[in-house]
Amino acid sequence: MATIYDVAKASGVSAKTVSRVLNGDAPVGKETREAVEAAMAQLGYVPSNAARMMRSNRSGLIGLITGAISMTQEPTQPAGLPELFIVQGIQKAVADTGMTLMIADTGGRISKIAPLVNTFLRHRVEGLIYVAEYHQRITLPPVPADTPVVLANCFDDSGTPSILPDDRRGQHDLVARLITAGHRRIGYLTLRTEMSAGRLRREGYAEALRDAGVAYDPALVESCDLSGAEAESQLLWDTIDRMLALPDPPTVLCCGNDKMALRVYGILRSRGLKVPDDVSVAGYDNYRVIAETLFPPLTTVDLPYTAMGVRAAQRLLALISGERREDRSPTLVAGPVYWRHSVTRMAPATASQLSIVRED
Amino acid sequence: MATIYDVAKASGVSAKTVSRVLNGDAPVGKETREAVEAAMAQLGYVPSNAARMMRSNRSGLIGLITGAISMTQEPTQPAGLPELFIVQGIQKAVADTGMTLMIADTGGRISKIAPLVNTFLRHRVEGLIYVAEYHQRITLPPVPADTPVVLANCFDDSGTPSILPDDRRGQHDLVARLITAGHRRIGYLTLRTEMSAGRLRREGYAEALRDAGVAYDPALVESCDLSGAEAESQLLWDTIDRMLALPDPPTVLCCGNDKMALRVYGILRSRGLKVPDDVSVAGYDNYRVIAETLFPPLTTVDLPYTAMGVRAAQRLLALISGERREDRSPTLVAGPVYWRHSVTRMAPATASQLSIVRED
DNA sequence: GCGACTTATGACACCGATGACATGACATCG
DNA sequence: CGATGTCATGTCATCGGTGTCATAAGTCGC
Repeated sequence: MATIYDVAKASGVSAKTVSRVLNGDAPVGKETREAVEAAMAQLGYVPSNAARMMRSNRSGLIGLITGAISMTQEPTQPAGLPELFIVQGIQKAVADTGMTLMIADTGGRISKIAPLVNTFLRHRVEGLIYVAEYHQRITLPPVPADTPVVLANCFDDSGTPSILPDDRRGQHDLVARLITAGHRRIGYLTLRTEMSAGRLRREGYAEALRDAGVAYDPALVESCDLSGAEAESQLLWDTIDRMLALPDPPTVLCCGNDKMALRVYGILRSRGLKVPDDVSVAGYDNYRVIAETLFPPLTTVDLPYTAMGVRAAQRLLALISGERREDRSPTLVAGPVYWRHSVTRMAPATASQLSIVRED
Repeated sequence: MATIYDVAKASGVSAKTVSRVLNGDAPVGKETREAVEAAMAQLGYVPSNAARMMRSNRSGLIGLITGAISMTQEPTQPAGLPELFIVQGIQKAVADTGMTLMIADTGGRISKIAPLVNTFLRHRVEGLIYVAEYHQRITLPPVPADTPVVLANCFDDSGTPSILPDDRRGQHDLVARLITAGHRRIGYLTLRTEMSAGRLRREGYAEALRDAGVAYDPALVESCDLSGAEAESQLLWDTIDRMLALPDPPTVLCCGNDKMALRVYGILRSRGLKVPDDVSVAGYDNYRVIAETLFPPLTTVDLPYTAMGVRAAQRLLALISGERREDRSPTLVAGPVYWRHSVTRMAPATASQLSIVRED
């Protein structure tokens, strides 16, 4: 592979002048530049980042580690997809800065995180982002203090800057919208509360009821999240049975996520109930393959993965340029409610008191 | 950041000895080694890949470029997911070799491919893999002859080694299974034939009929793939109407992919038809979020993305170690049929003549 | 007990860029 | 017109490791 000296010799100038043509950091005569550029093209010269880095000590690299499938127990989970969107957000934000994003995949094994961090450090990345597959607590191996780290879709105990989806606010906004649409009996088929998302969304549900002065009825809230597909369908069936048999049954079923909503559609159809005429259904995640493909399309809450990625990258870039901030609290990013046709309006909607709302 | 000289000074040996401890390429006395290791740990020493590479001229890097969302028109497409699995297969195969996989995402813009290739070349990657989001023809920017390239899930006109899903064989195997199960009137709601997958799968369908001596009826084959969700549902509805009104209607509907099958489930249910008792349904992709979540679970053909990734990596590694082979034809990887409950057996199954078959 | 090996270590040049500094040729200005 | 500044270019050292070669001490076989 051609070196800068080959180019220098071929164009009859010094290596330093070639370097100047490459970097444009000092004026070079027009003829000289053209000669050098011709030589570079002719030799197929590609400068070596390694050599450049040794001198300038700036790698221009940002390391990104994703957990991909690692934490997924359920094979039917939309594994990896959220991460992909976060990664794209990061990519988008990093692209313009001239830095290069190096992505490493753990291939599902947590044990690979430490070696990957190490590899990145050997490459002298200027910053690191760790992206988790779903909202969770994690622990990262130690990293030198002068290499900034940002966590996306996860958090740790040592106050590392992190970007998280605002699950509480998302569920709150959705339920508030349901109430505005006239619903008062709101069934909630929840995720397990061991998951951060499950706990926070449940809090958001309760808060929205409280804010609107609607009574919280424990009979309307049930955890329906099991790992086995069969088991979950059975549990959902029974739970829906029980809720619809109540003296004052729910007019809408909020599901822990869109995948659960997909199952609920099937169950309701099998019982001869129409969505939304007989029962309304809402999801969470705005997992588009499901939400837009179902008929009727599903009302749900968007998880703003791309936006989170952008924020994560921005935060990291700020840290790299030396910004130190006091604020150690995570950055929460709320996603909009997507109001589709799976929920009836039971009363004329009043002017919405919600800030982020979108229809399509 | 500490250098090898800092470690050498701290442990009272020469830099070269530290280098030997790092690489284990020459015997080092036990006491010396321990002193060096202690110094490295104490200083938090991380060797610089850049410096190492300058001398040894081996980067240990493999570059991976993915198109992610780039080619996707339909937002509801399971975009990026196939690629992710391919990437994981590649990761798996590369991980054991001690090489590091650098992944770069185009962020959806084809125009970014060339700069990314260039970035990789500056890092002196020892090989490049390009992964496309769906089976298609592509054109890659020129790469020096001494850097091997492998294409995954795509191919080009210049005979670059490529790894492709065997769409023809997959559809063939599925249809053959349907015939074995007693079906003779097999409706086929196809993808557009502009897509490689659409064309090849259609050929596989026709071949399977021919092999079994079942007549090909054009009235049973219809392209139902439109970009708009509403438009596609409408088209599907009409097509299904027409097929079911035939004097000899299909007993099974083969769908171009699992997403289409999801829609077909909804349409059949709305018409009061039960799957599979009234009509059987089959998909393609084994897109598990859909195939396993639907009720009844969907019979479909697996797209062996992980396996393709593994093959792509193996092929690249072979090229890196200097193997030159005559064979310029693409490597085809077939996925198994997943036989679930969306298809009835209309006759006692005879011993299957198919090679790759799985049930779950 | 002596040459032939093996082990353990160091000295030094070198990989391919760039930063610091120097130099010569012009242009500008008071 | 000489001092000063800008442009265009070159020289040389240097970044942090590793390859090559040299060297000293210990081990082995006959």
